[in-house]
Amino acid sequence: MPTPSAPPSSGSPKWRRRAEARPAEIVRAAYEVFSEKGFAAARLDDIAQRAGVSKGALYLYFETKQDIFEAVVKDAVAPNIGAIETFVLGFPGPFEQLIRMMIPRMAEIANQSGLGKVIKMVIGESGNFPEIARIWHDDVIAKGIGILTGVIARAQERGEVRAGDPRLHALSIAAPLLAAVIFRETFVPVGAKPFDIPTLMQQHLDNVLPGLLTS
Amino acid sequence: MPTPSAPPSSGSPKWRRRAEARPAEIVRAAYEVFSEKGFAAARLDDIAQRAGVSKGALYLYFETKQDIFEAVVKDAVAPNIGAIETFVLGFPGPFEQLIRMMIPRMAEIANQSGLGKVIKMVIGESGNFPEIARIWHDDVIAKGIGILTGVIARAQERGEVRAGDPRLHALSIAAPLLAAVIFRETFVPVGAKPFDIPTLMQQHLDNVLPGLLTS
Amino acid sequence: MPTPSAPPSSGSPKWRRRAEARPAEIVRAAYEVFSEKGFAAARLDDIAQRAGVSKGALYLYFETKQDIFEAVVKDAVAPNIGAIETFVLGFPGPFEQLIRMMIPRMAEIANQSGLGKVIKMVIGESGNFPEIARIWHDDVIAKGIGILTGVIARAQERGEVRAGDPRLHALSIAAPLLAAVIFRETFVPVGAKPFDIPTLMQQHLDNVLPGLLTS
Amino acid sequence: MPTPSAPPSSGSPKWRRRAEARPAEIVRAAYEVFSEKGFAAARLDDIAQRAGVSKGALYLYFETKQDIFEAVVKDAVAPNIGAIETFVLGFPGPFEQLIRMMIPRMAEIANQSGLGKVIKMVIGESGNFPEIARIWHDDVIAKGIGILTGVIARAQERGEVRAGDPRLHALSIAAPLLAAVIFRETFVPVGAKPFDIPTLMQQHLDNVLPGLLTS
DNA sequence: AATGAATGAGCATTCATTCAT
DNA sequence: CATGAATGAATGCTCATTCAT
Repeated sequence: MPTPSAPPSSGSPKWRRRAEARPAEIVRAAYEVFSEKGFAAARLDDIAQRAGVSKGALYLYFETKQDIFEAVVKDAVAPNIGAIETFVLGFPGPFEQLIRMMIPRMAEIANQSGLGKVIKMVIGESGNFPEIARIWHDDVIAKGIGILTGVIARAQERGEVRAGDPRLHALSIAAPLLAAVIFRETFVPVGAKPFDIPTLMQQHLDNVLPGLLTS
Repeated sequence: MPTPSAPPSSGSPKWRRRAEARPAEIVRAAYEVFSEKGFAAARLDDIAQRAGVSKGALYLYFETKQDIFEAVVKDAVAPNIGAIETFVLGFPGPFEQLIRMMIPRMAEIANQSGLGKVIKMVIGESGNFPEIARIWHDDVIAKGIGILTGVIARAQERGEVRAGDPRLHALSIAAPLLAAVIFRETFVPVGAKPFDIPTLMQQHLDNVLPGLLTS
Repeated sequence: MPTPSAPPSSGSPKWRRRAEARPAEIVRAAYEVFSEKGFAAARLDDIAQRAGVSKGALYLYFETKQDIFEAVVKDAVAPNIGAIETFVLGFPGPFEQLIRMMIPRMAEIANQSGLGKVIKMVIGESGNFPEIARIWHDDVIAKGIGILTGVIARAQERGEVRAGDPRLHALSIAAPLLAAVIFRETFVPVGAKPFDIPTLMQQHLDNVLPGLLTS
Repeated sequence: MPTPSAPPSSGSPKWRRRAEARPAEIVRAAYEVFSEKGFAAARLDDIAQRAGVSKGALYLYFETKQDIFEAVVKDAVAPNIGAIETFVLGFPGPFEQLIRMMIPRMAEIANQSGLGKVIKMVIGESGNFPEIARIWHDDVIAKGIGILTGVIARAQERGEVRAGDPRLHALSIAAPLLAAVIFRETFVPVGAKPFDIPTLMQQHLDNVLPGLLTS
């Protein structure tokens, strides 16, 4: 689901062939191929063909195969983490209410099939592209866990949540979501029975919250 | 931590140098290289060198690169799932006691760094090797979840655990373990703060059991 | 130093911007790039950029890369050989006087840095472009040697120069000039101490003429 | 005429296929192709084919195309410069006698067709491979000129040779040899009438020595 | 006339696989 | 069994040339 950063977009919208659409199409095609094959096994020929351009055209917009890969992975970073953060920070109600609104929202985001495939790529290629793993960690994973951790820590201060490392609490709450997404990308395509993510998270919250809340 | 399947073990046990150790060494070396680079980016040269044999020697024991990869991944399958199963089936006590003994045991297994790296490989290469993903699902993931699900279902029948899809309950319990392992393999090497898995699971069980248990 | 052959000069001399200057600029730019990189390693992109035109514009004036190369090399052919020839033919004085005026003139021409670079190109690409080597031989090298040879032969007839193959005598006289030019283009840029060509030729004439002249 | 430096030559001379002959064959084939086409236009396919090996085999002995090129050019450096130097240093007789023995020897070396072709390559590629030009300058050109310059300077000290920059005198003596070699490699293949180098140098010495010698 | 996006053939380089020794 | 030299198909990348605008 990567939305490519803007190309060197010029002004006149009918004169140049379609230059400013190309990078987006390439990144989309590359996203498909990379998420199917991984970085090394992906062939530039395939990406070009799927993007409907020649192999040489790729090099009008990207310097190397790795650049294309990075564009794919980075374009999937941004999307809605910021939205969640502002939502959380402005939320006035009690912890339970916040969590019960926040988790479905995160589930929704994770459900956009794009993110799951990109995460799979990041995991699989983290050995070869540590820089990408770092970016994903810093901008997505750590940030997401951090938001949740902050929410929990503040709730603990207010006495709403029991003691315990808030970062571990955060994973305790969110892990089924991550696990289900990876499961969907990895094993469902080979016949595994999928998890219904909203139901899963609903039931999970009903499990954890009694233990977490002080009441 | 793959333990290689038996070599073409011949009869006379003192005649050839140490032939029946070779496949094990190769698989171990291959495990290291594959888990660092992934399948496509791994070079047979590296595997041979790390195994201390010539490149040609690999073909005395395996037909193709893919065969080596499959040996690595399959050898990591077997280890202790069976042990857990028999342990679980013979366990006489109540659900909470079983879970509090079982989860640390699973955590231990997962902690053997081998499994985590293999899971990472399975995830990353699932697109290129669906058969491997299927094997891992059937023999490890589904089996593990299945054991847990069975335990939960039986506890529900005995009235020890509240209603709800037992498979979802299973993931609710086990997911932090999976998430932490993947996190360790993917993000800790690029600087992320690791999760202490035993503590994590301890705290998680304290969170989740109050909601799950009926009493 | 190439002066481009006439462009497709149209009639109306104020209507198009400056079209008839373009080929000259292109050839000049191409001359620079070719003499730095050689034919194969020269990139049309570079030539276009240095000429201040688009890559496509090159094809308005030349059919192929090879055409541009040939234009560069041929444009450097013409320059002053003819002038020398007429000067020589009309010269009334004795051989020594003629040579002592003629050699500095040739040195001057050779000193125009252009010729040296082109000769280097001709030498380097003679295997790939025999036609160009032939043209340069016929129009420059052989002609130059031929003029000198004629001068010597006539001087021999008049008894001013000792016996011996006049063509070998010609090379005996002129070779240091050629060697110094090639040396300058090839080795001076990598740190070699240059030869001062006028001094060299002065000293060289003082060496050879005593042996050549009869008196 | 490049003689490749010794390969990683092992001891047992019948066991390994023919490993220690290969680099020499490759360098010889590469020498032919490079001297015909220049560096950029030479195709590794051609070199491999002419060497009777596969393209991949080239990379068993050389890292890159450039490495092969450098091997070709460097292998042609060594040959007999050293021999001349020791000959010169130990020569007891007068300058004229030394020169009349030394020049034919240099002509002979230059006549080994190898050197001429390599010089052509060095000239043509000096822009792209300054390092190679530098090596050739330092190890061949400058050394050769240097030996001659030394000889002349010493003769001047002994009063055998007239005043004048000995380095210019050196070029005055040797240039026709260089010019003739380049001429042979560049223009003779396209139909130019060759110079007979021994005769040329004989006649040239007869021209130049009267002016150089004092008596 | 002029542009520059697009093409596609061409080439250096890599690497799984084979096989003579 | 074991080696490692040799192969050749595969692929990333380049660049002369074309052509819609």
